[in-house]
Amino acid sequence: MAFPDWAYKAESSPGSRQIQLWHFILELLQKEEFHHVIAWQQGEYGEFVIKDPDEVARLWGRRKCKPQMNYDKLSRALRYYYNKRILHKTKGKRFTYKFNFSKLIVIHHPLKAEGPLVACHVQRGRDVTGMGTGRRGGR
DNA sequence: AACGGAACTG
DNA sequence: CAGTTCCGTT
Repeated sequence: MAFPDWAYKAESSPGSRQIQLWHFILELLQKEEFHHVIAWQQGEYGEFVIKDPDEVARLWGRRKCKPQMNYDKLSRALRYYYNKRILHKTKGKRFTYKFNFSKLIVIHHPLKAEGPLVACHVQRGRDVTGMGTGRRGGR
């Protein structure tokens, strides 16, 4: 599955902010060595399956120095993404979620979308990724 | 398993 | 602000 490069840039900025869960997920998805743990679902674009929930949680807990992490907690964090419109659940399919790429791409290319005024869509108070527009209010 | 409120953390 | 922890409910 081909994926926009910006999506994998989590670690490429060393002294930057803390790793975001959706970013971490993308990171695992990108690497072959984790394909038995989490992988893209063939067919639906952006849909992925967590084949080993405990392992994904363990890895996430490791990254965040949160040894008590488990799938129950991790999935709660994923559920918060529903409202932020980063992810949604694929109902019926176990451990299966789907990314909202259209949304993510709009946030990363606010002006490329259509015209000069479209940027307002992103800036109306809710930056779903926290990386798109960065600091506001400075002026 | 999946959901979502609520309190809490850095 | 982006989760983490806990937990009652479906």
